[in-house]
Amino acid sequence: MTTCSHEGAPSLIDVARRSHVSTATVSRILSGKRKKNDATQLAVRKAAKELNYLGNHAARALRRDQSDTIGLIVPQISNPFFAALAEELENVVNAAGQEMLICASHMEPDIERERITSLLERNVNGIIIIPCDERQSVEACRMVGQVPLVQVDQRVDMEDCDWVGIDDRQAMRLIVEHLVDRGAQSLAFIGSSTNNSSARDRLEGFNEQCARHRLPTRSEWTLLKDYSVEWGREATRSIISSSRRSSISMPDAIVCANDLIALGVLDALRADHRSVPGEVMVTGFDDTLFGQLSEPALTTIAQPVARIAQEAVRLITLSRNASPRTYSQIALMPNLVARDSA
Amino acid sequence: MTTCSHEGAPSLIDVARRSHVSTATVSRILSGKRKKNDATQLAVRKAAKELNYLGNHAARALRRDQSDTIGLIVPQISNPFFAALAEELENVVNAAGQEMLICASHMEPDIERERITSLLERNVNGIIIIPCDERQSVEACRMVGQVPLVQVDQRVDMEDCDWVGIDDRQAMRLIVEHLVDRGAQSLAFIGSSTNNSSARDRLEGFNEQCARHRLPTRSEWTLLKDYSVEWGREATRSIISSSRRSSISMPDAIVCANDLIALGVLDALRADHRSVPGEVMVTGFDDTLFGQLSEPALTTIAQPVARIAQEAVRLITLSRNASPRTYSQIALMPNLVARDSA
DNA sequence: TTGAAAGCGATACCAT
DNA sequence: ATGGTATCGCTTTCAA
Repeated sequence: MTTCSHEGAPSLIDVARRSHVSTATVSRILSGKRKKNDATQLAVRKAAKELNYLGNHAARALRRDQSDTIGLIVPQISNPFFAALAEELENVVNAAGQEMLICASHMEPDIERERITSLLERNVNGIIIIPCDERQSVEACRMVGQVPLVQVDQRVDMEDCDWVGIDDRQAMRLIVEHLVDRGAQSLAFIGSSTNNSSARDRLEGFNEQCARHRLPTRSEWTLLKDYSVEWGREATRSIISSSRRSSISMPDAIVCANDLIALGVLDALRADHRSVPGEVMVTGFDDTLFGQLSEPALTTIAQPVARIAQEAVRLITLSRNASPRTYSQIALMPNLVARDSA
Repeated sequence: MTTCSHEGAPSLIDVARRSHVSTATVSRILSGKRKKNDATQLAVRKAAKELNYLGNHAARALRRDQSDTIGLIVPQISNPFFAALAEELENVVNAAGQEMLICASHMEPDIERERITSLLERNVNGIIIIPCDERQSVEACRMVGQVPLVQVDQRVDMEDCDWVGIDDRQAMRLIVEHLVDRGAQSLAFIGSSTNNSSARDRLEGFNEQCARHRLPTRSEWTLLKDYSVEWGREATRSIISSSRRSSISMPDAIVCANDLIALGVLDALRADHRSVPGEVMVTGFDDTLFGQLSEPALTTIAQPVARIAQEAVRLITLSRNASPRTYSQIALMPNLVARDSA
């Protein structure tokens, strides 16, 4: 079907030859920079279709110094919250006529740096990143130079950088108030070590709220490691055994820094035959699908994922066009989703 | 710090000037096609580093007609099984010195086609696809022409196409035999409508095994729609109500075509106060993280995700070098993971 | 090993 | 609106 004298995919030249116009005209028509809708227009489109012309992204990108691509770097794809965010971002990015190149940093600042380099070589229009380490990711973020960078969810401490996420302290206020309303007098906190902003903000928010409500805190009840199910289990076992040893009672509630941790907590509590929320209340964070399915279903914080994605892409676009650059830190309001676990 | 007379990112020419050699030499050194490790070598590398030279992927891709990129198309990123697979694939692809461009087809053949076009324009070295529709994805898969394409997990009916996945019928044999061993006499099946190969193979495998063990089947007990939690709930409610209406008892076990469905089944059964596995056994498929956390934990089929990813990338590489092309259909053996739900 | 120079395919400038 | 053409940055052939 394709009538193309030489090897390989058809190029603009082939389309031009076939429709008896210049490559310039073909280029203008095919990229839509042209008003009139005449016979030439149709002839060119027809020829392109007949040849099965696709276009060569590399050539286009080289000439225009622009790639129609936005890079996304997440700590891991398999974390359900990151996956949900990635999916939303992909929607928004595609809707904006761009492609999304996705990379996982595997929580390693070194890999994160490599990925950023690779994205820069690919001339991406912007990079959306969930930085993996509050301190070590700074260097990586600085590398981008003029390329728009927006941090999402977590952030490193840089004033000259866009960020969009939620107000983690506010989220903690919602959670603690909910627990206090339901009669909790003593709260434990299981989170991630504070090498990223959300881990730190959630912990600090928690502590602020405990102070505000004059709730006793206990060092055995603040446990920090990572955002995993296994850590939730392990930390819970430690709370249980410390309550056994020291004959202090269990906390009324365990506040978790994300749903995965909370799922682990639920699992460990069940293994120890503790009823939730009867004996201990448990809260999660992120409102992932699986928090809805646990037994009992998790009371948690819903992040406005779609909004976050929109804002992130908007900021990228904005800083591509605006100069001098200004930076935004957008904190969206989270929502409490009250279910059965607290 | 960078000493570069003109605007924009430093190019090979800048590095060449600074190290007093030709661009050819710089190119050869920086891309490692050179044996000797002399002074020139070092000077060039030094200059590149000083200029913060990154390289221009578009130019490289244009010249070499090759992009060091592999495209991945999944139905949705947020499905935990696809996310796990994508993560493994990303590892393997990166280890092979390539980048992965990921797209979601959102289960829409139209979007799937668009994404393939876009990947082809980007000159990807290969496309790994989980086709979204057994029939409608064929056209999309045909579009790729000379570009290596490998189907993963699900497949469309094409003889001239690579595929790697698991033996779904074998998996069903493992499940049904396990259930029969545990005393099940009547089995229900909740799956996806058979517009994709795994849906069909799992259903057919199930039916074969029922026949082999002379288990009675019932049309009310074969329910097909999609791979979602909600469908699992809905189908279970339907099984329950049909058992009420017709005074036939419940099935001894409900076999689900994936973990999400099984999670929904568990939820609906719990809402109806049916004990699992006491009254009804339930099995999943895929061995996702969340099947391990349900109450009771899911008995399910584990797919060798890492192996699948390796094979997929191997096939891409293979068909890039081999000509004439030959095609492989690689069915790996699944494993049964027995937990508490059956 | 090295350098000069010819492209890869599309775009945009500059005439017409 | 159209066509001729220089150009983007890099790789690779060809001579030296």
